[in-house]
Amino acid sequence: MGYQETIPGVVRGEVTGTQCIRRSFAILRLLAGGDHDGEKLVDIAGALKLSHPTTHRILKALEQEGIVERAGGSQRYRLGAEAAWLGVGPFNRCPITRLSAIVLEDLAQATGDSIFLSVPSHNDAVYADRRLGNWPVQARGVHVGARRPMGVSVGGRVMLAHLGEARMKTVLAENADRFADWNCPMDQVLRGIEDTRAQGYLVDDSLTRQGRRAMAVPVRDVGGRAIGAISIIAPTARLGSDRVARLLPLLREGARRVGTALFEQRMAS
Amino acid sequence: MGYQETIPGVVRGEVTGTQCIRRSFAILRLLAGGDHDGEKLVDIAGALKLSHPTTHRILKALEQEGIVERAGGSQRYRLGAEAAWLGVGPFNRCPITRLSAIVLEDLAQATGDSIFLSVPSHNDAVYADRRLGNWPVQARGVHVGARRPMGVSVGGRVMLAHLGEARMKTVLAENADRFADWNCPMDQVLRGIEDTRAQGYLVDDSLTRQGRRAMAVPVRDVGGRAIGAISIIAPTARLGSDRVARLLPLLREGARRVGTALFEQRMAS
DNA sequence: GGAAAACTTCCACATTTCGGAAAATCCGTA
DNA sequence: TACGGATTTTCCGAAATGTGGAAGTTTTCC
Repeated sequence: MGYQETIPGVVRGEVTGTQCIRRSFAILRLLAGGDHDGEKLVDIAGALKLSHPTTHRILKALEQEGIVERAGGSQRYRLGAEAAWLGVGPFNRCPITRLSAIVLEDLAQATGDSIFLSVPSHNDAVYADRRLGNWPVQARGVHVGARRPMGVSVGGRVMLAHLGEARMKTVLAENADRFADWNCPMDQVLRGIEDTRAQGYLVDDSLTRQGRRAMAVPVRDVGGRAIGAISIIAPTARLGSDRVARLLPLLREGARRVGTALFEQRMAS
Repeated sequence: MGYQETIPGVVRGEVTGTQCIRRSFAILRLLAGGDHDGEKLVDIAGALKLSHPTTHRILKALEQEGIVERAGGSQRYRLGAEAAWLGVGPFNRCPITRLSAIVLEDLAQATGDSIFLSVPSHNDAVYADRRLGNWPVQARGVHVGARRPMGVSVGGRVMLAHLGEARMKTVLAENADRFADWNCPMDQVLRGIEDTRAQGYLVDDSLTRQGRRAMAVPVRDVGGRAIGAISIIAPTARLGSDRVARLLPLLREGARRVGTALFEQRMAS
């Protein structure tokens, strides 16, 4: 017996005696990544390699805490209102979203397309904020709080490229299996990372949405490490190489503003 | 050995095999209630009647998950960025805050004072949203995401009054000890609940802030049960009985709008 | 600079959690 | 509406995970 978390080549945190806390939050991150309809118990258990009774017991406890709720009548689990109330404090305190709000707004205004801020969370890229442009085709389907395995979205690849070699390798190793679910070939991810390192930004067709193309630049802290990414999503035709060239300075300036503001904020507190 | 959660007269949830999940979230709620400087380990352990090593182990695990972080350099724990990323999805989906945003804005404009939306979370009242009025004295100290044991704030008392007899008793029993920390006498709470039931609203001096008075009305769902409260906080002089009478219809109308909108939203989905 | 308070590690122990198997329930399909 | 496979839930024996006393280490506050 005894489920042992064994990730090849990865030394997981050294804390022991907290198996079920790790499992609980793995479940919560999984649910955060799913859509609003929720996830079935078998799928959760399958994805995390947990037994059904264990998954069930944890979900029931989380439901009792209000952190997890059942979509509609029953049977499908998703994050609940308590998650919102626990998170709203940190969210409002969190510098990056507060500082990026204006920048995203400006970019959405200037470009007319949808602008996203992604941040890394464990092995995922989370969409931390979003501004829809006024161009008729909008990215309404991608909600704030949604997640992708880091590397699937252009924002994720850009962050991977600036995360440090060791961390990048770890994340890629741990995400390798998950990429398949997003029909995202590993070599496309690797190519994206290399491109980003070469040019400082990345443009690629969307994997999740046919006919869309996305472009991302890193938001970097003082040490040059990525703490996020700003991306723009638009119909493929609207992201030809000419427009990309025109957008690049805009996005870069935005990312720089966020990074600098963050630094100044840090200094102040 | 073996810590047993024993609350007199209260049958806690029947889920077993999840002790440390309950403990984890008890800690998280405690941290959510604290201020931005964070809480010391001993205080957390003391408040929740946990041993130091256990508290330490759980906090370390939560820190590794990024749900908890250390304020400044070290030693004081508070909620971390991951809590924000897990919560931002549910928050944006959550109907009540979306629907109340406009209402709070209107009320803040109309009154010039600070308007709060509280919602119940376990035994706490959480400030789910806030609008500062343009009157020079503002309630900047009370942040969104902050918590009070339900009954301490006027919003909490108003919610208690409309929570159903059984639930109210439970919450009062479980909060009895905590009231002392807010120098909030139990009979003042009880009186507040009775007043609310008699008049449908509550006015009382602030317990947390000298020279402030607050007024609250319940936000009720179709069945009449409280799902939140809208409250206004102002210098005592600005909440005399004449102005209270003038404000009452405004607040009630606001609460009604939120309640109705919520109902319609439920119907639609 | 010293003492008290707080944090962290260690370890033997048993409570809490685990998961296989089976029963109950749900849901898609006809 | 009734059937059958899929999914959820309960049960329970087993042991791994998590527990807390005691002791060592670091931090904080005089």
